[in-house]
Amino acid sequence: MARNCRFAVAVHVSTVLAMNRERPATSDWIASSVNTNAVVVRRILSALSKAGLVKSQRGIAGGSVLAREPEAISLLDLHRAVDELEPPPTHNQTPNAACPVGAHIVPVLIDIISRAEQAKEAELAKISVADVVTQIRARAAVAAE
Amino acid sequence: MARNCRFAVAVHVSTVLAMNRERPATSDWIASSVNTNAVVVRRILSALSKAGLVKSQRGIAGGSVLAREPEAISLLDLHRAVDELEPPPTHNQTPNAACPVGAHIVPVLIDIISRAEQAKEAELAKISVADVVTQIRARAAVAAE
DNA sequence: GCAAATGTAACAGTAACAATTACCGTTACC
DNA sequence: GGTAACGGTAATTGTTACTGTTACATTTGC
Repeated sequence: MARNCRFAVAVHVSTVLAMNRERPATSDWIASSVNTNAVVVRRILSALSKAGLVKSQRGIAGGSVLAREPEAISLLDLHRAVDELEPPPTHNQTPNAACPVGAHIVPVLIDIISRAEQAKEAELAKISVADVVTQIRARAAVAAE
Repeated sequence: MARNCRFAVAVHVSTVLAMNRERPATSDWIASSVNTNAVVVRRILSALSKAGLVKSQRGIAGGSVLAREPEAISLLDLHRAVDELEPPPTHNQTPNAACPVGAHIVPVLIDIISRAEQAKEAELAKISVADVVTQIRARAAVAAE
């Protein structure tokens, strides 16, 4: 299966937009940086637009721009925008209720997995698109030496 | 696709083993609690066995038992045993190196995703199989009122 | 030997995903 | 008004990961 790279593409797209704020970027142009199809980029942009993170303009001379300052967009915002909330991955079949474990484990598991997922999200919330731009610029500067 | 429920099954299996330590549990019996096929359970048990978390015995009167005290098995142990370490989900195609973002974003993304994943694992490390047993027993006691 | 158990390979069915094609709606410019 | 350059989206395809299942070899105790 093609791996889920929506979050990675969302970060990439947002970073490109953050580093090119003087004019709207076209999906074709962004796609050439990501090295994928323009429709894939437009799907991501569509999700980001619905979340209010970018603004897109149709028509000639159209394109997309960030809707907020890069400092005000966290990677958690991006994650939530492109990976819709899915239920915690527990049993596919409901367990045997006649067994004490089967009868009660699902809510316990949901609680545990949710807590772990929140820890992950808290980490993503600490990082902004501006931080990513800073890191990219630092690496580019090192590479240019 | 059938969702990945290996971690959930691993927790379920380990909890059943922790609550029935007087005799080895057969995969058939565990499967009836999980409500799945015995082979699915044996696949999980095989992974747990390779990680040294359970011991299985072939032949008549065989079955599986925990290899350690339930207090000494964390959910992170289970997670690592059944969900082999996969690379962080970044781009499928390598991005365009001619673009500064494309040239440097992958290691930045890997760093970010790894850190977020570590936060999640740290949360799982806090919980032991014995804790799950305690929670199951508490819920069973409430349900019995 | 036989019965009961694990271990594992092989296969089918299913679902998720990226990538792609095609087409529609929108907008600026001539 | 026509046209070209855009975004938006539905539909399709190919691929992959996963569970669930069958089948069979292996092991073990009686």
